[in-house]
Amino acid sequence: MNIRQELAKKIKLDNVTVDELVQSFTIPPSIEMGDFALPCFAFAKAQRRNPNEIASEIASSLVNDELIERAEVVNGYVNIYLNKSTVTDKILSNFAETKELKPLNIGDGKIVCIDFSSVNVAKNPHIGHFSSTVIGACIARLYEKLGFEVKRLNYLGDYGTQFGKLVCAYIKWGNREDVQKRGIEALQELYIRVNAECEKDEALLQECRDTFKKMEEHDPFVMELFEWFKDLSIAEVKKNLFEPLKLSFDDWRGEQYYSQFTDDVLQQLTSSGLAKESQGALVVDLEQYGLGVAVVRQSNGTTLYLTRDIATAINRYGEYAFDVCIYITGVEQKLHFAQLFKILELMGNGWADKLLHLVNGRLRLPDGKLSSRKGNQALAKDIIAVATQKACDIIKERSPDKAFDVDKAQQIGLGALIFSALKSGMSKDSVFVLEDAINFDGQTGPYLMYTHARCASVLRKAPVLTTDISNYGIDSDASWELVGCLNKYQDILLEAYQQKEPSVIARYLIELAGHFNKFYHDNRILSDDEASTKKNLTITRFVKYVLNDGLAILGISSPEEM
RNA sequence: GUUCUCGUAGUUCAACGGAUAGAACAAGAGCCUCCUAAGCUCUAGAUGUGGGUUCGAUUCCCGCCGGGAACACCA
Repeated sequence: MNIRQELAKKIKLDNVTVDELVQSFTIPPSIEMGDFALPCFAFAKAQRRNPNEIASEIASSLVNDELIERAEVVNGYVNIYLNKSTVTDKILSNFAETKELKPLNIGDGKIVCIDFSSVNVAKNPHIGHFSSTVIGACIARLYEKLGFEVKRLNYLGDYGTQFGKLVCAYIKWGNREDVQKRGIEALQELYIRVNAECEKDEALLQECRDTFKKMEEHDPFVMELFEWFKDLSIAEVKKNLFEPLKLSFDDWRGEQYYSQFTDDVLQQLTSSGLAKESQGALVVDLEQYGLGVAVVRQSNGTTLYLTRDIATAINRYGEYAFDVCIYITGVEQKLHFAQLFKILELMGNGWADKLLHLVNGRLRLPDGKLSSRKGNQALAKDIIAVATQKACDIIKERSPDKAFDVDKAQQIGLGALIFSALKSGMSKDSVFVLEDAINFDGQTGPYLMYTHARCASVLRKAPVLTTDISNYGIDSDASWELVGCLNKYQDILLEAYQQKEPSVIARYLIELAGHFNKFYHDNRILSDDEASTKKNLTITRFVKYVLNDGLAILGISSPEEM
């Protein structure tokens, strides 16, 4: 039941639509001031009347209603007090009838490609990769929840001068046994070293560029080495990141794959006159759009990230015929994607407006930046291990006699890390504080998991009662806020979708769990009073359902026991 | 230099232009013979700075100070 909608329909005001009213409602700062409030200042201005006058008019039209207990006028606001008993009844019946909240189907099977995570060869994923992967995975699940058909694309970073550097470094300093033994770690060391030396040594840099050129020309020796590095990198990222997260992708094709189409792109850009020669390179001038100049072919003839992205987008559209294609990357790529989208549009691709770029803010460590090139990093696998260890310690301390379950410990540790990555706005820069990320108290993943387990525990102990739900007879204040919070779930999913913002869900679940824990503390759920027990169990069941559903979207498991 | 972003308790984060700026962690004080104390109460603590628009500004506009990012051959 959408209470705002219902309230708005009851209010008649000249030149104000129901939608505008729905938007206008606010929640009063304190529950004593009512459940909803309607500020009348804007209406007053339009009608050139006193806000209090309008508010009084509205308030007096709202009496004697099954939803509304009373309405008061305070300083230009109409404060609306709902009829707790009937409203609670309506909300719970609504839940009970559908057994669960009917998922909104706004996607209607539309195809959404989501390009996220984008593994890089020879880069051991750090906490920043973890974070952006978790965010992308969450957005993907949210779209699925809302009825979209989602394609998860991992656009492999497996092409470009940097890999010329890697191969060069291996030939110079690496050895087969070491790479076989230490895998991505050994590769990353080579990568860091070669980057450092290239900064001082122009000749080496040129050698690396030439090695990349050999890759573009499919030189067998170079390619065999590189394919090896690539397989090894993917295997390790899968094992260390995607398997713990239970995440899989529909498409792993990366830059190397799509590079076969760049000639066509360059051809099109040139023949259409979009791209012009400049200082030996081929560029698209986007100055008139405030997007600078975009290089699409370097003066040595090799292609760039942008060139490949153009080819990739065109091929993806051809293959998936997506209705929306979302790219999730760091903010530093803002200009890049603005250029990409504009070029695709200028090339005459009508579907360019289906592309959407979402950004992750930068993640900093308390004492500096994350950088895989400089080796200053908090590795995802290490942090997962630390979080898991902490969960192990706590479980052993809390229940020393029970059989120890390592998998559960990892789920709890991951729950903490995932929640910490999702709880604040994704586009804002943030600081990664390890102690906070692996904290299990307060606004954390384990708090939500614990609350879910607590619901489960109560329900296990519940007696079998008739499922007569015709009348709950609820009038207690204790459950009021909790039920109101439950009722918001669908709106929250919709808001998260509209804002493309996982933290909306994360914060909502904290609010819900908080209300439930208070409810649990203040009320005896299982009591001698059958009617009250029935009501409390109904509420508990729905809290458990919403927690489970919401946590699943975030990518966090919902344990029955903790 | 140009453009874009951000600045809120000791810390990490909230707040469609709305009422008394919310939480959590950390600090201090309480609550387990009672459905899981990974919980629940209570105390203390914040809008960088100067203007402007507005009935009303953390939010919008301008200046300043201070972070971060991008700005043609990296991805």
